[in-house]
Amino acid sequence: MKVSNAVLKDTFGFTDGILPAACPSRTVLDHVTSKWGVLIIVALSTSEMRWSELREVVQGISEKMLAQTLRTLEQDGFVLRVAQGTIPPRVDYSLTPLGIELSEKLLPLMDWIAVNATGILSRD
Amino acid sequence: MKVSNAVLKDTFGFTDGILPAACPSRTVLDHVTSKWGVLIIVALSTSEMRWSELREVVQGISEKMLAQTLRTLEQDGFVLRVAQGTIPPRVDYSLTPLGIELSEKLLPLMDWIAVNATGILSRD
DNA sequence: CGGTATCCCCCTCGATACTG
DNA sequence: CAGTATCGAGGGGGATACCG
Repeated sequence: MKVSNAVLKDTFGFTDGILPAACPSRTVLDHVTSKWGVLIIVALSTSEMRWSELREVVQGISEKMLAQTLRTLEQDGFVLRVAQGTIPPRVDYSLTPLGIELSEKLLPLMDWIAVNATGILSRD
Repeated sequence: MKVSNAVLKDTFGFTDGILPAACPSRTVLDHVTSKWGVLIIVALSTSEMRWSELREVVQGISEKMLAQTLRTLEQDGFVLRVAQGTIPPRVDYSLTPLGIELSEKLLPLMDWIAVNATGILSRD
């Protein structure tokens, strides 16, 4: 974990606090760790998906939040939206190369949580 | 990324949706990706810290949220709180072994965000 | 099918004041 | 120093209705 700490200290400027209060990293972190951001990225990491598929796979998400989160992830360059000009409409969402990079950081975390979650919450 | 996907599908039951709506993983994910959770974990990953140090290092956090987030992380078993019985009071916070495991999943993500954040937000 | 638009509740979060 | 208590604003986010 040498590189990690090096980058952490150098880039975050740890002596000035972990992530200066108003810095781009905080904003990106907020986007990624928004209520639905991680789940959508992970969902798309398995395969490209249509709007209706995302709604099913990301259980519990409302149409509003699906749209809102997808827009943010799209603007950040993590997600690619491709509307086929067909009728009825069909729109495919997929991860960009940047999104794939991000998902590679997220998947180990999700794995670990999935494995440990029950044990974690079963304490008092 | 074989293991990752395997565990992802097996544990998350991807065919039933990514993380069933009401499952322990969702709760842990919410705790970890709460507004301040990641920042506190990362801060403590460098060294044990006192309350006042955390307030300085995690810039912008209020006392209320610091207390609240620390309690949650403590209950989840990520953070250890040790109150020295001294006067004036002194309380040390550190990561538990479980918290260290978690931080090892979080640090690569933070690194990546720190490196890429500016580029990400600089697009339209 | 793949979204917007609107309403509005609730819950997070910050600010302030107080305490052992 | 290390918190707790309380209040109140804001916006995240759900429900519903509507649209191309």
